[in-house]
Amino acid sequence: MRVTSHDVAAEAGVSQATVARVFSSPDKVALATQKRVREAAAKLGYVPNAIARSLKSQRTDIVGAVVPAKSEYWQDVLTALSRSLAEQGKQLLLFPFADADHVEEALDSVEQYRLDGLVLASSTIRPEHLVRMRRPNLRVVAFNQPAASGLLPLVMVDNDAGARDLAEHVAAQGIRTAAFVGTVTSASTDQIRYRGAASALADRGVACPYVEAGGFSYDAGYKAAARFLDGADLPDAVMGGSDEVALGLIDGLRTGGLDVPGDVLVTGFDGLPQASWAGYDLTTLVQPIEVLVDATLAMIFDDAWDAAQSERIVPGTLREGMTTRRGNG
Amino acid sequence: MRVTSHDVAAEAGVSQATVARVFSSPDKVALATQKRVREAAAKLGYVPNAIARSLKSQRTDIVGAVVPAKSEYWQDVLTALSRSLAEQGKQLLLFPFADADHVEEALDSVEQYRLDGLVLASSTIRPEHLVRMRRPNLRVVAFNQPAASGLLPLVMVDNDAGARDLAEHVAAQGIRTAAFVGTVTSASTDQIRYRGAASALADRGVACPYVEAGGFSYDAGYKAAARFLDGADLPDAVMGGSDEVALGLIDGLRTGGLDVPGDVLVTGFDGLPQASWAGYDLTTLVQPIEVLVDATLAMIFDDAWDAAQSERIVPGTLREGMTTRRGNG
DNA sequence: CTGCGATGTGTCTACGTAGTCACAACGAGC
DNA sequence: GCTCGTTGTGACTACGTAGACACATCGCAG
Repeated sequence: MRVTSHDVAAEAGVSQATVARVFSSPDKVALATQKRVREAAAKLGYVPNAIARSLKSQRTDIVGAVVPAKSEYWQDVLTALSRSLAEQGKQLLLFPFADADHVEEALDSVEQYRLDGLVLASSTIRPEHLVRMRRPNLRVVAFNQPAASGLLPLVMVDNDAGARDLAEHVAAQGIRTAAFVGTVTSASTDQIRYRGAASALADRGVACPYVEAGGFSYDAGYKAAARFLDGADLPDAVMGGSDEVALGLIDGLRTGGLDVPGDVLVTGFDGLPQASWAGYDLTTLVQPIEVLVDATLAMIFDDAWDAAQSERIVPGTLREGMTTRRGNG
Repeated sequence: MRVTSHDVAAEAGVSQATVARVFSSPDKVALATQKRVREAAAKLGYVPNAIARSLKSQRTDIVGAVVPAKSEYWQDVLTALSRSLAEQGKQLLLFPFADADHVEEALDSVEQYRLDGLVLASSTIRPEHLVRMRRPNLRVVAFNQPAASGLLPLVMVDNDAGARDLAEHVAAQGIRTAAFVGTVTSASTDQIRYRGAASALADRGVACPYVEAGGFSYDAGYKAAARFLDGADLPDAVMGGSDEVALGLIDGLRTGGLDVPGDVLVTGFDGLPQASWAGYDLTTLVQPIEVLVDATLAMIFDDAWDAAQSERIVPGTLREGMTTRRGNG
């Protein structure tokens, strides 16, 4: 049998409303009364019921996150999200999805819970679905999802500029040929990153064909490396569409007998912790995840919520690792 | 303005109770009535309010997880947890904590939300705190936390047997000296794993001193490798207390000019995805995370909840990687 | 010494749902 | 043709809280 504010009220000799005030707006209660109520609460082991509070106040203090079930990158984002929310006394409710077709189911769950906000994190949701996700009474923010531009409030790293930075960096190493190994073609981040890189390389006279790894994972990158192992086709640099793919590429190339960076330069994108591991020391574009996350939450909790057009694009940072260092191999 | 079951009732020409029944116990409503109600609900865009349902039914369909904010291993566990819950139409609410001192704050939040259950995932919580976490009306299960044995319901991999398996495997490679690089001494998993490994090695005449890395991370392992780089002290095998530490160890040793496995064998523990990466191919003990997670949830949702003594210990699987393969280097 | 704002507290109600109870309608058994 | 059990539905209420409102008390200015 749960202890309620009524029980505490009886114990402290005040009304239930006063108990509620002590825990939600203490400045409206005299200090002496507060003390009495808190003592009674402690004695009885009273804990306010967030469910009931949410029902009354129409706020849950919970933010949802729709994320792919398996991904290093998103796990990092989630960690940052939940930490930042915890600091504000809010919680994170997870809605993982196996594939893009199940995103809408997740959104239905979201509506049931009347969340304060929702972070939509996936680069593979189709635009027609994005539009349907603008729902009244729900603050949805797209996270690192260029396709959402103009359709939903959006926070993302500057994929285009980042890709150009990486491209210019490898170009400066004096390469003559390159290839871009993307994740999956339908991912909107993939498209922007490729265009940015290809365009910057083209400016310097370097062609950069696109190769699809077919996934966002290490395995996809590892398998994609096979394409470059027949010798003739090997470009001077391979740019991975994500760090996970790039790390797989490196291992795939090395397993195939090639030296990175001796025979071929490799770059990634995201700035995962693993990219900094000494075994890889990958050149990549580091996303300022804390900044992105804070911007996302600020958007959700901003009083002047404008579901229409807010957009925040944050620059990333080039991290120069040894995978693009020529002349050591 | 939200659409409620009352609105749907008016639209369908039935009572609110009937609408509620259609969505929670449809078998009690005539099919014709159901159809009418569902059409009305669809027309108005009605979505049941989980908050109100929770308040009435005293069930939230939400399970909480108290986990360390930063850790590869726990991220894998969370992924499995949330996926398994989603299949049952339940959700996962995250309570990350930066350090062990903040666990109790998380638990206070938990109580506010009246969760159906709580997964307590951290090997660094002190026993005296564990006891305090047995609260009425809350189903707490400790996950991979040997120290909770006898204090809380517990699900974990067989750390002792796993450590012995690993130790016997490296011993079979004909080593003469070994060292165990644990995470932090206070972690209960660390203690069991070390004792298991040391005891199995001792049976074969191999001494195995304990070294503390001082953390659960790659970085901790990387730094710990320095201890073995002055040459004289190098054992034939180094056993990491976790995969993260082991991967750091490998890179630290290699950066120091040593060959793994040529100069020194390395083992891990956990079976992280990264351990299988070709750049490492680490010998480790793979935890059957799906099995552990399913056992945990089964415990939480078991009708016959016995807060006292349920305990489930699941065997892990030895994965033989190249980091313990002698004679290739 | 009176009136008025500020402060603190109590009463009452609504948030949206689901369970209890009552009851109407209906078919089956004697 | 009456009773009885079954099925389907409606009325009512409680879950635990917080906000609206009313009102009592107090200090202070006129």
